[in-house]
Amino acid sequence: MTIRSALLALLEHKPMYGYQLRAEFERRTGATWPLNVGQVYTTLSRLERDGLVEGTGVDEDGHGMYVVTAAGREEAAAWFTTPVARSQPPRDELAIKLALAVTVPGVDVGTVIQHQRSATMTALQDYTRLKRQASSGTADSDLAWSLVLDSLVFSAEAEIRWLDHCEARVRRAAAERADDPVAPAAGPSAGPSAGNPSAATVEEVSR
Amino acid sequence: MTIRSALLALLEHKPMYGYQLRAEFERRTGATWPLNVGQVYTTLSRLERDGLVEGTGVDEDGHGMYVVTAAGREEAAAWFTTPVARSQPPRDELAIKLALAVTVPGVDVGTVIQHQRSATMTALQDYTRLKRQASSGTADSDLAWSLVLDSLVFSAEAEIRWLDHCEARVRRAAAERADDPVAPAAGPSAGPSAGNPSAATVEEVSR
DNA sequence: CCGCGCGTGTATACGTGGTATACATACCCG
DNA sequence: CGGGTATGTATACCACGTATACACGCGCGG
Repeated sequence: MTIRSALLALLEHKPMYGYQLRAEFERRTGATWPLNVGQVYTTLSRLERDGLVEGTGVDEDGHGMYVVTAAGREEAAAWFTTPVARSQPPRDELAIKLALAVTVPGVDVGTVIQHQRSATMTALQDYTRLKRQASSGTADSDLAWSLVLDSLVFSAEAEIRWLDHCEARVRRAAAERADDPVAPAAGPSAGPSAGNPSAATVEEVSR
Repeated sequence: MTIRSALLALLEHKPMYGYQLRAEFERRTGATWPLNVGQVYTTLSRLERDGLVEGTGVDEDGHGMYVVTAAGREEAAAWFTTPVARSQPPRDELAIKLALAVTVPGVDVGTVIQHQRSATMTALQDYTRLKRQASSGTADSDLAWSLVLDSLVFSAEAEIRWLDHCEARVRRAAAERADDPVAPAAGPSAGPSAGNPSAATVEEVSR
């Protein structure tokens, strides 16, 4: 319920109308997670249904304004103090992909890792490029957007470290299997510790 | 479309029925992202609708079996080779929360950070505890599940580093504002790296 | 023996997230 | 004056996630 809570928090600051909420959200987070306008309106009506905000007619310009209720203020405060649950983390597509890549035969894990690695590297470069032009002002929103950017950088770096780690472990697992006494050694398999460092295919890893 | 692709990849391995798919998915990823059974069936029908899998009646035990089609095999291969798009990363609830915390008045950012930090630390301890009992066998699925676990560890560590980084930057920003009549006074006074034991390698990250 | 819990297995409903799009107004500019 | 663009509201539609209904088989104790 990320969007829901975020809109609630923004409304706690001051009453707003739909379009304005979207603008404020994006101003604080950069264009990192573009928020679709439609979602704002549907979420607002759900918030009103649940008694967390209240639509107070239209203002002088004809905008449908919303104010947060007491219950809403309470829930917003709870959102800020309650840490996000790491016990059930959001699905990580990359982790799932690699987990399947090492278990499903016929997939070249090394290639998957390298493709992802270079993609993440370019993203990282984009972030650092953005950072130069983002750290100009001293406004709150600049600080927030800069922190969000840092978050992206940190997680991208972690992802690269993890990919390297995976490559090493996959290679090691392949090696263990190769000189496993009972291993059928289907073909010389070009020696996992041979020239190409990224040549660990599933044929070597699994089965 | 994570689930969709994952199921497709599993079916590429061998034909299966719904419940079995869920079991295979969880065996490879541990219980990290428990996959709801219902989702399997709805996803399977969507896959069939799109011509990527084909339901081949029931087997001798009455299970509704599914096989992947040529188009499905193609899409699965594409999924493995195409890196996950970092250009539009999934919404990060924590990053959003902090970005709003520093921009909405009346929120104690320090408290938010500390709560999250301790929550992430406990999660990290849980992971390392799990790791000991997970690295026993040598089967494919053990390697996969172990890699997934490593992914969680890496990202939790990154999160903690980021939180420390945020704390330092927020403190610095507050200090600048405090002794900032007009000109940026020289001394950062309190010193951002006061007593923090986990002093993140903030590198040349920002400012 | 029979009911009961439990694991296995399939299917559907419902709320939310996310995206596209329809629709309306205002304002600038050629 | 007519069209493009920015602002603003609203709705439709699909995908995801969870809960739940429903059915079957099997072991176990009263």
